[in-house]
Amino acid sequence: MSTDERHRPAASRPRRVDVARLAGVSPATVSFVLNQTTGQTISDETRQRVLQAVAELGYRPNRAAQGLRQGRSATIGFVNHDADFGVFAAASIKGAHEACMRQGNLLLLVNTGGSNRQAAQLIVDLLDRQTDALIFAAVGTRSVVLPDAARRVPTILLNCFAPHDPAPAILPDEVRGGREAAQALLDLGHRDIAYLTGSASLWATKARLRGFREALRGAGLDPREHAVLSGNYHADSGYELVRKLLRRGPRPTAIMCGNDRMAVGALLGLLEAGIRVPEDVSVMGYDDQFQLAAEIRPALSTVRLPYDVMGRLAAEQLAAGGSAVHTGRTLVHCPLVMRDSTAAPAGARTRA
Amino acid sequence: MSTDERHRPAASRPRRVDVARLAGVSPATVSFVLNQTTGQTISDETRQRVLQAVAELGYRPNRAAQGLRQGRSATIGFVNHDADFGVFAAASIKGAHEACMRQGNLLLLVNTGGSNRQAAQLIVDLLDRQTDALIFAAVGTRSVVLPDAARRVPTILLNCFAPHDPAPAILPDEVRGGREAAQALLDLGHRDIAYLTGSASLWATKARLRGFREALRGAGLDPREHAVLSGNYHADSGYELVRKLLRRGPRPTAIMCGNDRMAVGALLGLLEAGIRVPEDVSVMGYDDQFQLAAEIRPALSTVRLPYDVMGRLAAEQLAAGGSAVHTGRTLVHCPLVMRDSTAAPAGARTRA
DNA sequence: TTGAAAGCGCTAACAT
DNA sequence: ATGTTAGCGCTTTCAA
Repeated sequence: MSTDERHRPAASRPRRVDVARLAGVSPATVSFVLNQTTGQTISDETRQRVLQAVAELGYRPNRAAQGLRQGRSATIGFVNHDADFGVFAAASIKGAHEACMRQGNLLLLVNTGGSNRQAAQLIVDLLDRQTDALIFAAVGTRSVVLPDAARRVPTILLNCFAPHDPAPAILPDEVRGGREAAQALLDLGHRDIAYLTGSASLWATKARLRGFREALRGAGLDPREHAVLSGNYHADSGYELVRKLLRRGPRPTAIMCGNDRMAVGALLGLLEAGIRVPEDVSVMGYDDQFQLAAEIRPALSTVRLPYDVMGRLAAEQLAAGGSAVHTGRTLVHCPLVMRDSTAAPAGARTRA
Repeated sequence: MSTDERHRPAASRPRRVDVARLAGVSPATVSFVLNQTTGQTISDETRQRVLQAVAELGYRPNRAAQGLRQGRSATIGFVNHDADFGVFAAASIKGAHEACMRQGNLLLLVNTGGSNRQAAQLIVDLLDRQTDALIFAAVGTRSVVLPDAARRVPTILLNCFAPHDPAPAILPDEVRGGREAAQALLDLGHRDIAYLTGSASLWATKARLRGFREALRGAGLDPREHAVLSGNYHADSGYELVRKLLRRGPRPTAIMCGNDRMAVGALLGLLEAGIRVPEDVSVMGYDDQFQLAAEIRPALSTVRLPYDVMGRLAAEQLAAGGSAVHTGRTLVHCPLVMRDSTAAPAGARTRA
C-alpha cells in the first residue's frame, strides 16, 4: 500500500488538493476562490474551473481544519443551566438555532443540571472545541454565577443575570407582563381580581406581582384588598389554591395565575366546583405554553413568554460581533394573548 | 513584535509546547502522558513532572487539533427532524446528553423543521465539523428518508424508521403500551371502554389501537362494540371528542385517550358536564408528559413514553462502536403509570 | 493573476 | 525511556 493511500481511506471526502488537481490550479487558488479572499484577483476563467471541480467532486472544506487555522469553529455553545430540560429550554434553543442557521453557525448544546461545578466543567469542554461564543441560559429567570472560563469568549446571559459580571443579559419584561395581564382584566370591567402566584421567592414571581399591583393602583384600587395566594408554578398548586380561595369567602370575578400550568389546575378546580369559565369567573395564565394554553378549553388568555425570540436575539447579538455585543440588560416584551378564558364579569354586563 | 508573539495572543490558552518546556520534556512526551499511549513507557518521575506542569498551566488539549489529526471530534450530531421542537425532543436530547457526558462526547444539535432538504443540508454541515456519529430523531414516530450523507458515519434512528436503510432504529413499544393501558382498565373491572385516539394515520396511533384491541379480545370482549373516536393528539380534540361521546349515548365507564393532552381536554369536558373522574368515569392518558400528567388533578394514570431512555440508548449504542451498533429495530418498553384518574367502575364495586 | 510555503496544535510511527 | 518528525486540511503572507 502506497503512502498516498494509507492516508486516504477510499470513502473519505475529497480534500482541497483533489479539487486543485482536477481544476489544474494550486491548492491556494482553490481557497482564494472559495473564500473570495479580498486582495486576491482570480481570473473569471480560473474561478469557473475551480467551482466546477468543486461541484464535480462535491468538495466541502473541512471545518475542523479551517477552525484550527482560524481559531474559530462556526459553532456557538448553548449552556442550559437548569435542573430540567423542558419545553422552555426547547423554545430558547429553537430561537437560537434559527438565528444560527442564518449565520452559518451550529449549536453545541450542554445541560448543567443546575450545578455550578458542572457548568464550569462543561464550559471548558465547549471551549476545548473552539466554540466561538457562549449562550448561558436558565429557565427560571434568576441570578447566576458565570464560570470564569466563560470570559474567554463573548458570552450572553439568557433569562438570567450575573450581578458582578459585565456579560450582557436578555430578560423578559415580567413587570410589564404582569401589569398588562392585570390591565386587560381591569379593562374588561373586573374590580376584584385574585392572584395565585408562582413560587414567592423567584424573580419572575416578584416582578409579575409588582406589575399586577401597579395596574391595580393605576385603576385607583388598593392592592391590599386583593387576594394574593402563593403557589409553586405546578398545575396542582393552581388546583389547591383555587380550592382554598373558594373556601375563604366571596369569590373574585377574575383570577390571575402564576403560569399556564397553574391556570390549568385552577380551571380544573373551578369546574369541579361547578363554576364556569369565563361566565362565572375569568382566568388568566402566563407563558403561553406551547401545546397547552391555546389547546385547552376554554383556550387560555395569557401572556406570552417569548423564549424563542430571546434565544434568537442572543444568537444575533453574538453574531453581530463579540465586542459589539449590546451591553447591560435587554428587556423583551411579553405580549398579551387574549383567548376565551376571560370575559367581562357578570356585574359589568348588568352595569353596561 | 516578535514572530513568537504574533502567533500567541496574550490571552490564549497554553499549548502543548508550553507544558513540555515547563516540564523539561519534549512535546511528544506530554502527549504520551496525557493520552496514556499504549506501547509507550514513561518513567514515573517524568509523568509527575508533566502532570504538574499541566496543572500549573491549566493546560487542556485543543480538541479541534486533536480532531483534525485523529479524524474524530468527540461530538455527536443530533438531528431533530420535526417541525416542532418541544418537550419530547427535549426529553430525547436530555437522555442522549446524559449518555454523552459519560463518554466525554458533546451534542451538536440541529433542527430540520421537518424538511428533507434541510435535513440533508444540516447533516452535511454536521459532517463538515467532523461529527463522529449521528442521531436522527423524529418526534411523531414515523417513516423517514435518511439523507445519503448520513452513510458516512454511524447513524441511529430515534423514534423513526427508514424502510430501505440498514440504519438501526430505536422505537417505543406502542402496541404493548396500548395493550397494558387497556389491560389495567380491564383489571380494574371496566368492561365498557371508549378510546379517543390521536391522528388516525400515524404509526403510533395504529399501534396503540392495536394493543387496545388485543387486550379487549384477550378479555373475551369484542372490540367492535367499543367506541373508537379519532382525534389529533391536541387537547382540544380530547375535549370535543368527549362531548361527542356523551351526546352519543350510554356512557362508558372508562376512557382511554391518545395522549395526555387529549386526556386533559377530556377531563375538562367531563367536569364541565358534571361528570366526576374517577368516580363516574376513569380516564387513561398516554406519554406521561413532563409537568402535566403528574401535576393535574386528578393526577393522570398514563403510559410513559420513555424518550429520555431512548435518547440515552441511542447515544450508548453509538458509543459502543460504530460497527457494533445493534442492527434492526430496538423496541423500548413504555411502562404503565397508575395515578388517580382511574378506579374501579361503580358497578364493579357493587359486584365485589 | 497565481503559486510556494509556513504554520494552526496535535498524534503516532519511527528513531534513538 | 524519550525525542524527532511527518502529517491532519486548511488559510494567508509573500514571492513570482
